[in-house]
Amino acid sequence: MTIATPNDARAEVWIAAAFSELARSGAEGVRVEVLAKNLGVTKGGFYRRFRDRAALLDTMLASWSAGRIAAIEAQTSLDGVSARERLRALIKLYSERMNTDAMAIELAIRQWARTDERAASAVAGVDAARLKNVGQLYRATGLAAEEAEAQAFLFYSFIFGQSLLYLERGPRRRAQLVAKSAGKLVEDEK
Amino acid sequence: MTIATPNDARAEVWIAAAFSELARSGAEGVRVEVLAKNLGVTKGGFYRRFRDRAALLDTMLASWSAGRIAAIEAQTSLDGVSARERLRALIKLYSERMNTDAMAIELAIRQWARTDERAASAVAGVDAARLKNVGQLYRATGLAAEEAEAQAFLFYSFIFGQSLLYLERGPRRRAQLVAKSAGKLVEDEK
DNA sequence: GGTTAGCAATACGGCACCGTATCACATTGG
DNA sequence: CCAATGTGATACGGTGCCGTATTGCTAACC
Repeated sequence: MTIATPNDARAEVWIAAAFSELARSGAEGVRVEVLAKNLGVTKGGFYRRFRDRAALLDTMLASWSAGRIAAIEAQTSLDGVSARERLRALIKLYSERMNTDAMAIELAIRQWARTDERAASAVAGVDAARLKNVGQLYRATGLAAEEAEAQAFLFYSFIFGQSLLYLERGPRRRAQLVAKSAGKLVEDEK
Repeated sequence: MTIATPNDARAEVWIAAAFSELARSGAEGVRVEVLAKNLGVTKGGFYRRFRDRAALLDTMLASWSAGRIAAIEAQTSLDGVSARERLRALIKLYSERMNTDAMAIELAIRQWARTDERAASAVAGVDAARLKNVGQLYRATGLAAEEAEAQAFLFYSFIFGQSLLYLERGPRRRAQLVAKSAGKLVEDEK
């Protein structure tokens, strides 16, 4: 078992470096020699753990996909908290930490998916899980199935779209607008 | 005037090729030798019209920015048509032709803007113009200033976010969901 | 303590791309 | 008809990257 065992500890640091680079400069930017330089090593060790660059990218996709699906399941479980609170918390989570690696990775992968079939299907899987779960949250607020699905679609469109807009008046203004939008996306209980 | 006169006819074909490549593979992908190959020429002529690759990218940014601002002004002018109709038409325009070059370019530039200051400020300029204009449309439907701005923000978040979601059940489903969302974003007149 | 296996560094060939310099050809104005 | 000018092709050196092969070190095992 010399190769293709990405779940060993040493491979993890390459993967972590790769995600960091993905966030910074997109899928194109994750180059093995760049990662090596960032890690302060040479690329010698890389080809011991990964067959090639494509194998690293595959691993990243699988890891991201599994992680995001697990996360959304956890974030939408209704243990005591109301569905509306969950929804509001989700918006806050995605929008406030938007300059964080997580959102940058999200956007980079979606851009990548436009030209890469494997990335596209990973994203499709994650999106399906998310739409399903927040759809259920909306159902729990009393919406009919069809209506809930549409709300979930609008919800996620807002989440990602919001992160694409470049506002001139800074993050302050953005926070205001997000808050007001959140109010429209999840109305108060009547 | 040998160089830096991008408004001659021959430079235009390079710019067109560049936008096409931008749509296909992002800003990273617009390489001068690739463009030359696509155009069936060698790169010889390129460096006659553009100082270097960066100059081409600058030109593209300026051209895109000016074009988008002019477009939004035209698309939101109220000559006879109602504001609500205008808004609905805009959603249709952006969402139905989403696989078109225009949206691909839009997304590529926004991704590019995450690491490039010039791109970021071009996008910010375009976004400001768009938010201003559709904000005015919402005001024309009777909303107060603050409310109208928030609606415009939600509107554009939806437009772009929607184009980022990967739905498994194909474009048919997408069209349904977009239509339903459009209904929420611009309510019928009471 | 010497052999062996694992591991990272180094070196290498190859490719795609950038930007420059040079060349060959055509058009055009004298 | 011929020079000057414009234009695309070719050739070149340089760089950053991929993936492989080789080397040298280190630690484990007999």
